[in-house]
Amino acid sequence: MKVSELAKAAGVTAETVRHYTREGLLAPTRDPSNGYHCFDGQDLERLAFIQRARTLGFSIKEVRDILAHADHGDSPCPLVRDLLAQRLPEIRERIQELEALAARMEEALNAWADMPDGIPDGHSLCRLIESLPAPSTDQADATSAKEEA
Amino acid sequence: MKVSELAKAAGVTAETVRHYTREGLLAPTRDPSNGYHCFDGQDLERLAFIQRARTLGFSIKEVRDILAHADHGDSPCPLVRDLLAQRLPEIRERIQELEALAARMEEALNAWADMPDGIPDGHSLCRLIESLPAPSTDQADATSAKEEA
DNA sequence: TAAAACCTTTGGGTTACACAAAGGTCAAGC
DNA sequence: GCTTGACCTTTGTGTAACCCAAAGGTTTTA
Repeated sequence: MKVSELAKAAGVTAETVRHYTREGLLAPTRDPSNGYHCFDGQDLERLAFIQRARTLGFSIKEVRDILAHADHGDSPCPLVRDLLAQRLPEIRERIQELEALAARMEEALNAWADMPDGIPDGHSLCRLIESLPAPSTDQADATSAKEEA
Repeated sequence: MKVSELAKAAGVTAETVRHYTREGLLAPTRDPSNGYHCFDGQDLERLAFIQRARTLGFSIKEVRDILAHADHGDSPCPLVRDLLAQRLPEIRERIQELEALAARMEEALNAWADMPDGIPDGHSLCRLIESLPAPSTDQADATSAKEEA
């Protein structure tokens, strides 16, 4: 199988297959005549395995470690179990953060229903945002300031 | 105020202040004698504003746009309201995804209670992971495969 | 006056790919 | 036989919001 054939069979993009290959999760042979990557059924199974692991929230690095254990003949199960047990509370915390964020957003939208648009006057940039509680200037408080897209 | 003075006053790192300056959210003057950045009380207010905006989930780019509106004399309020209304359902969706992830992780941990560690045998890498539902190979399904740390 | 503490800019690292460029390969039709 | 289009290769860039290190100038302090 060539890159896009494997990709199609697994339902991912060819770029993803190349990425996993670059990262060492897949180790295809080469067709000596043209330098193309060659994948077989085992690679397809391996890719399906990677996808399942990803749905459990494992990072590429973690999956690489898991595969390395297995390739080395060791059971990766204890590692997987540990990672999972460790990650679960982190995910829960993340959910709490996002719920708090959603609550703040909702509150803000509601509060705004009663507030007129303000023209910036050098003191006020946007009343809505300025009406929020002041971010703590406490060094020790870093629990609420992490966000992404 | 110098960089770390402003940083301390606002409860962020000096690196963050420099980052916002590089990104154009803050526009300090320069001390001609040594080239140091000089911030004043307005900059501190502005930084507090940025922090509040960040707690609402706005990206640096969005904050820059909001500030640009205000600096230009236009009310950023409608923009802020739109961004907020648009982002809220996205956050909700993200929460659902993470809850589904947490559920999968829990299910996996529970299922494992009844499963022995397997030694990789060339067919099975990790029974737990392989016992998961197969990731859909359907191109049109991209709803569950997005994750981060 | 020398070290400690802080400033500057530049550049690299983090995640999991997506995308573009430049150039070789291959199957199909004319 | 040749063009065309689809696919392959590697390399490098971009994404978000910083963190950290290096190299070198400045200011403060002991």
